[in-house]
Amino acid sequence: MAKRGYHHGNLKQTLIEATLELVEELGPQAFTLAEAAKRAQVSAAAPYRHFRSKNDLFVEIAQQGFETFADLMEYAYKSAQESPLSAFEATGRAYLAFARRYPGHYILMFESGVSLNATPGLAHAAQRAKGILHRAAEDLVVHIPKERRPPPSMVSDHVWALSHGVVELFARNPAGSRSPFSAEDLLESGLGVYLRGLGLLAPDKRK
Amino acid sequence: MAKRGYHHGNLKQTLIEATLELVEELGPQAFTLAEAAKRAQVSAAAPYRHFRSKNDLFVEIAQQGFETFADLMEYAYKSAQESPLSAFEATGRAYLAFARRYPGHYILMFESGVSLNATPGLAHAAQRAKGILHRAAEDLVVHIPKERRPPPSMVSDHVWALSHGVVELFARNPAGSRSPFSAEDLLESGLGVYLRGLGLLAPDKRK
DNA sequence: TGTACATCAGTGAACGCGCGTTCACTGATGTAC
DNA sequence: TGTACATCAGTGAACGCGCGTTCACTGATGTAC
Repeated sequence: MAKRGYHHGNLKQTLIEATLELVEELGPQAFTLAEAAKRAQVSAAAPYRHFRSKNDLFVEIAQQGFETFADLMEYAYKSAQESPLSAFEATGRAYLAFARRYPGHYILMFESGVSLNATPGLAHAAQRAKGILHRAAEDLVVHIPKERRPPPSMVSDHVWALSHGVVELFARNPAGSRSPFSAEDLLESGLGVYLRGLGLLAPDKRK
Repeated sequence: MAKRGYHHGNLKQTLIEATLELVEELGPQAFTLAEAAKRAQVSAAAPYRHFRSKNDLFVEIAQQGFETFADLMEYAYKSAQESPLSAFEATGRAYLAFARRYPGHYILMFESGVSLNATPGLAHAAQRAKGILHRAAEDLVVHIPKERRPPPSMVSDHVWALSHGVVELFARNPAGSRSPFSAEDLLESGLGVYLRGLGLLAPDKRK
């Protein structure tokens, strides 16, 4: 972090960080490029040396977010290979962990209006993330007797939906619709009930 | 629909409908009051005779949405009283049905950035809607043996989250992240697995 | 090591535009007598 | 039934503002010789 003169030296990354902060604070609609530039202590025109437009900036961060998202889920998936069940649970938990750790990214990915097909790179990254949960679901349903085995993509869609719903409704909203339970508890318990419903968890356990 | 002269006669309702259309077409961020006025064939200043601000308009529609939402869920809940299970399932289905039938309302309620505490009226309506699902969950969990009975509000939060996630991810997005399954199928099947996990549905059934 | 020059990454001012909102107004409607 | 008047629900023009973006520029850096 050299004291800068005319050249910033690291403006691109600084702008990305300022954008994440602002999006977290104000939401994606109230975000302005000018304010991000201001935070980076740079004129309003400077960002255009690094991003073609505001939307480009959003897309680039969203893609970066999906890459990290996928990495995180993949790591969780691979780290819990002692059983397909634990791998699947770990992957689900990684979903929420990502939303917690990278709220700005999450917002840009899912709540900013950026199309997931804006660029091939973004579409690919989003697809990769989804693919990991899908793979974990495939490993999992193999253990269900064939005659009552659901399609794996259905299982992964269920879990994706549950996770996303939990994040949207209970992991945000300082004052909003709160719940006596933390988002983590809700996802953990909801996932538990769901897995029991698939016959993959003992029907008792949680009181 | 009398051909109008100077006075419109029904402008307030017409504006609400134009707003819903526009929000469905363009999303809440791209919506402008001017465009809504234009669609109602009225000058840009006219809306201010009926709404104090654009935000007021959004809030009013969101509240109207929550009232309808609550009514719909309540009707579903009461119409399926032969068993708590069917009542609960019907309530969950009503969630998605609402999102389908009133997409503009749904968007303004959950995706427009309108605070659910913007006015007491809105907060109350939102609370009422949530209360109905909660009541259905209460009826339901009574049938679970005490020692493994989950808190009803946890159950209703799970279902709310699953429903919301399904709507956000699979009921919107013409080109976006699609799934081979319809939102209805996903919610139905997800809810089924979940209820089996609670021990309220036979562990077989769906192949 | 020094100089010339190309390139890069900033600046500052300005633009165009559109949006939310206000204001003085005016035409239509309703009510009192 | 007719007239006077208050009220209501529109109009049209304008405002202020902020935002995204562009443009001609300039200071700093890197490279060739």
